[in-house]
Amino acid sequence: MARPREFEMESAMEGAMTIFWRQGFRATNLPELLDAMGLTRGSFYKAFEDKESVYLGALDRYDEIVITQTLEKLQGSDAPTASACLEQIFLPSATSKCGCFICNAMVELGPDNPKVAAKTKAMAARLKSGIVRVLEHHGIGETPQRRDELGDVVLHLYFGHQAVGKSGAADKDWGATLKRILGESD
Amino acid sequence: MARPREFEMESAMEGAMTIFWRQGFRATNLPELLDAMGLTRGSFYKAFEDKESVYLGALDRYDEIVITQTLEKLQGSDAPTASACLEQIFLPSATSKCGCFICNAMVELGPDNPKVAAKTKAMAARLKSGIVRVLEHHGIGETPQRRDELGDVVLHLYFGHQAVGKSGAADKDWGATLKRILGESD
DNA sequence: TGTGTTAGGAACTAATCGGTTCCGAACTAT
DNA sequence: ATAGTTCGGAACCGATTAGTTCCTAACACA
Repeated sequence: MARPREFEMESAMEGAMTIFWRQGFRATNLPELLDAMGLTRGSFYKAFEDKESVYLGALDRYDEIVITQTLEKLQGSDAPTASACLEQIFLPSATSKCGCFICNAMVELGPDNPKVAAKTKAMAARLKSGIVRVLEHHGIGETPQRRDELGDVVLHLYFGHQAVGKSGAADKDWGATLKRILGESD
Repeated sequence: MARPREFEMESAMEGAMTIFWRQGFRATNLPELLDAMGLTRGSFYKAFEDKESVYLGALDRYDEIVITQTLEKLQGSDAPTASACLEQIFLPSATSKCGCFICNAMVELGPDNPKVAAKTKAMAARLKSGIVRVLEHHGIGETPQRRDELGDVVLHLYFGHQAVGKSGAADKDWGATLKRILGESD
């Protein structure tokens, strides 16, 4: 029964996600964050607690949007092999200079912020389970333990790839490598 | 022909390396940096240009000290297999909460600071060549291309492992996994 | 021993940080 | 229409940021 807010909560959170993803927490100051979210200080502190809580919310949005899309892409893929399917998440087009928000958050705030540490661990686990599901679907790995192990390998390879990509490393072709690691050839 | 400096340049740079390694560039403010280096503002700005140049110097020290030690450990190891040798750099004792300074720097400053990007890429290349040498020594990989590829796998696995470790992930045993990836069994 | 140079440290500076306060305008509900 | 509520925005706040200035004391060299 009062004046309704003028900004869209969802698009504001997506703006926050984008800027925190690209720049990190500390490197993003309030004016930049406000600009990315499309609102002013007043509206910001009316609607949110502080910068950190928005960062945590941005991680949630990343989980809901980017990770979910990634899982759907993996699950819905009609690639003939597991490596061809998983290769998608290693493609330069899917990588950019922003890296992976999960990995970025782990590195920047993991040791100091328990909430970030817990959230990123959960998100990584979700991503891993999606990878393992791909392996199952293509009949890779004899046992659940083996599939879990290969899932860890692909996940950690992915994080390493994203981290290195932030320094603009060469676009390595991971397709053939994944193929060998998963034992699809050779 | 004047008063000599009282502090040890080497120990000061090691202090800088330690704090930047643990906390990153932005999260380390000047008082903390000065404390870690054991000197005051006056001495600091007499001897160094600014915070960034000390950070770059800290990366160099990391290359000279930590990476060199790592390469020596890998080269001087009498482990019976390549996986047993390489497993050393994945051990929890070698991991800590600081992660890998190379990986941390890539993630925090890689996209924004060309000097950091170039330095970290060179350091990563040095580390990778050490890994490849281990593979050669143990006769892993049929061709140089194949060894190079496996070196990339181990390197990226290492970075991913270090990144995840900063959020306090479980201490996965990489020994058995490395063994399988390198084709030493199964 | 005297002179020139520089290290070390305290005090200072301008800019920026995240966060708060306050007020007018806009909207809902009656 | 009007009363009540809350949004959006400008101005403001103390704390903290990296970096500078200046003075004193310590040292090397002649």
